[in-house]
Amino acid sequence: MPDADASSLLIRPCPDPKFGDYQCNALIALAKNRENPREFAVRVLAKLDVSEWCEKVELAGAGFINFRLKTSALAQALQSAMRADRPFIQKENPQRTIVIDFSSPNVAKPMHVGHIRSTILGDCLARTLRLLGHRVITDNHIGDWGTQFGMLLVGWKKLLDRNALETDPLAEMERIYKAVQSKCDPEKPGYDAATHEAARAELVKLQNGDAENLVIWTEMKKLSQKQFDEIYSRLGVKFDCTLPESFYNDKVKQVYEELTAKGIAVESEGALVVFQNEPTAPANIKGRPFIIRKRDGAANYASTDLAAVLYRTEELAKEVYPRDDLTVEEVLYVVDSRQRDHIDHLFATVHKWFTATGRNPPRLPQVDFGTILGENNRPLKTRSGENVRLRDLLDEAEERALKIVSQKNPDLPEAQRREIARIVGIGAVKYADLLPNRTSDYVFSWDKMLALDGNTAPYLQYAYVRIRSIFRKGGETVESGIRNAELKLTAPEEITLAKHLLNFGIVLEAVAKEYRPNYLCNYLYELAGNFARFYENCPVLKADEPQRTTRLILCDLTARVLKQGLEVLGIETTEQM
RNA sequence: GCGCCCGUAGCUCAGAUGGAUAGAGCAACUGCCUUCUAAGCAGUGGGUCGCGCGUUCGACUCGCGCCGGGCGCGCCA
Repeated sequence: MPDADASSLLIRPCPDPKFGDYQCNALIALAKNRENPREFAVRVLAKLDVSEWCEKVELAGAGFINFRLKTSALAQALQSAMRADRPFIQKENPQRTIVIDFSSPNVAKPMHVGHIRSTILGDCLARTLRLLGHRVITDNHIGDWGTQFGMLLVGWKKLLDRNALETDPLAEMERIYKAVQSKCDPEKPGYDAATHEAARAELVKLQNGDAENLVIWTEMKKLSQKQFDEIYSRLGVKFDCTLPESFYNDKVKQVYEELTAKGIAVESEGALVVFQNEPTAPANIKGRPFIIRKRDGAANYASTDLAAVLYRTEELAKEVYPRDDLTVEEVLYVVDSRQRDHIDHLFATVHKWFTATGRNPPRLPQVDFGTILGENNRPLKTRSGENVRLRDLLDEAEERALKIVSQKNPDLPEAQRREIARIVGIGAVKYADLLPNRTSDYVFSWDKMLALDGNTAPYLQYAYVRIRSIFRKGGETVESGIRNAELKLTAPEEITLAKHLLNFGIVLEAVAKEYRPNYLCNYLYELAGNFARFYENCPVLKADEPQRTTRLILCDLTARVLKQGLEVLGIETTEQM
């Protein structure tokens, strides 16, 4: 069948173990309109020899081919995993260079729940892609430029309370911003034309390099960065670079010039805009303007995003990796789904622009995500209607976790309980965020994320703890001879667990392909479940050889996959809890 | 008005190129701790996958049309 698409011949895990371990259902589609799918499958099977790995291959239903692993092959796979640094994972080929744009908080504003999904998702994807062997550059595109600074400067000069700035700089900056902002909206009752004009004037001065305003601006940035660093450190999130909007101040001019010269951007109502009028343009942006320079000549986020695409594809890789031959062909935007139109505009414009100037347009996938809702199904807010601050949220997570740990394990010293509470609390918040399909909204619930049962971070961490406890009790180390031992898998719980371990790499690849960490969450939950059943039914330390060693190996591999999997999710593990 | 996303068990959610009898957790009920951490395990009940039509050997998944909800649409990011 020479015209068949070989890449469609996927073999993947069976949906239900009663059919087998792996299945291939592509033959049904391939046989279509040529011959009976079952007869075709019979002919294929006649030429297929997988007897080294599989039991007798079964043909079922309309033409499904079901494979069942031989226990000996399974044992062999586990043995080689025991000797691997990263069991069950294969590096992807070819190795790509990928920029990830995520988190992007604003200067002078406290980080709040609105930033958490981008931060956690982006970090998780960076970890996943790196583990699979790709070169990843994480970039925090901080909002440190734009209209809000006019108002902030007015507030700083007229309303600033130095003592308040000392104790809680973000709260104070937010206060003065809100105070001025409320007077700058002509639609609102408190509108004050003089303040509005003053804000505009301060903004112009800042943009023109006024020394005093630059000093204040720099101070605001410094205070904000301190806050960002504190949050990122608690979350264990790191960036390769932090190139804020202002970094592109001197780079937007080139964007205007090139897009105008190529006739891609045109003047409209005083602004510089790009239209997508081609019949093939996506419906959501067709005929709508993408404003890349405001009427007053100032840049907006479209300007800096365009400049950033150019910089990231042409300069960034050289800066981060000391070599010249890397091409960035992909920039991931981890931003919420409401920015869909913006990203589509950006992509369409970049495509025209790069093509017209002889550059290769990069892929610009949007990793979009939904909103975090409160119990009332409205976007999550505090009782008084404010945004929930990330710092408060993380504090509460740790406090709640501490209560539970202290209740469950009161004998541990306090310092250790606090450390466990940190790991469990932060892990619970992250896991709750990564578990739902990212495109849907989810309801935030402390009780659910910290629950002692169900699909939660504590459940996975607990599975890890139980394994570590076995090794502690038995005084066993992995080095003590089991690394090269023969495995003898007999109990059904052993075999189910072992087979599940094998699929770790496949799941990571699915996560990387669709930018969907929830596949990994579900895999790890099933792994922990399989382990729990094994743990109930298969005593380890009291078993006789060769079962004892076999089970120790299963324990060790499960622990390593759990730890590695959680690490990819950005979640820490602990030895006791 | 145009566009995007969503609608699966009482509740919160999974469901990887369309694939086999649609799955978890919670909530309800029933068992299991002198035995490696019971933050666990085993079991029972619970569904016209919003509605209709179509494509297909096969549809929760794809197409069209309704109904219901969220969000976005010219100078915020």
